[in-house]
Amino acid sequence: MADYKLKNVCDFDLAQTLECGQCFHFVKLDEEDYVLTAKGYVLHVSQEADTVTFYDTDKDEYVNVWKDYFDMDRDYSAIKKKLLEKDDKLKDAIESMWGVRILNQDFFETLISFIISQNKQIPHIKKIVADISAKFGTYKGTYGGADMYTFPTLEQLANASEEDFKELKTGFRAPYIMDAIRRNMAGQFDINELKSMDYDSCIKELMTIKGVGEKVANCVSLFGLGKKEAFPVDVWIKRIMETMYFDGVDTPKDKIAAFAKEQFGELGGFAQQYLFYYGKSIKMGVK
DNA sequence: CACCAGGCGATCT
DNA sequence: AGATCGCATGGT
Repeated sequence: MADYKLKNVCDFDLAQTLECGQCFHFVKLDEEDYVLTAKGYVLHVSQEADTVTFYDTDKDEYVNVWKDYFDMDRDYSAIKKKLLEKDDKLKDAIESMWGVRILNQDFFETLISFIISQNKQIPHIKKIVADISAKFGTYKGTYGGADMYTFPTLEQLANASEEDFKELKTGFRAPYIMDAIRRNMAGQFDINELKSMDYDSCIKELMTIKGVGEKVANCVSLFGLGKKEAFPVDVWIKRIMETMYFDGVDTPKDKIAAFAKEQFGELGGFAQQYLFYYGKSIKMGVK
């Protein structure tokens, strides 16, 4: 199959978009050159200036899968402009992380991945997601020495047990993962229904899953259900927001979330991701 | 050795 | 409501 080249791309940087912490299932082959899996597909993709190359990809696959995944139809210039008009404190974060787009990821993979993420560092999360995929998912090829497997479907996890996940080093999260799998298998979560639900109801619904609290529910809503007003408050965002908006004073997470809602409104998710990636890159607020 | 990691649930007051 | 702890595992 031929390669598909997307030209004149703006407000998009492949490395920033993948490395900003919103997704875990990819391997870096070289600078601006990655292989990733999502939605049951594998993709080798690279970028040079404003041209993005989707290897062995036809136009239909780009249009039907990757265009939405990379959120290419959204006007990020307008988003940045609105955010900066409202709050010029975001200037450094937006200028530094100008090429981040919020990926539209698969709900189930996002749910399991962020349940795993609690009290873990990103490299560990990536390893566990890759290991779960290697054990239960579908082999899609080897790229630069990395065997790539899709994240398992519910069907592929039909016989998975808590023991399996403990062997995969998920520790105390294993029962949480099982609860999420069982409840999805029981058909308790209709993705279209969750997507059409208002933000507050959606968070509340997700939090009925064991191991899903405010933070994980917000990540799943933002990255897996398209709710761009979600503003996940983790240890980094807490430090960053305290430094930028609370005079460095220790502030409860719910107060930070309430402030963010007031300040960024429906653009909360975009502000959060620029701030998270930028603040983390300069270790803002770390003693 | 201690302490922390894209937190959460249980158990206090 | 709000604060504190334990939790598996791996890294500094």
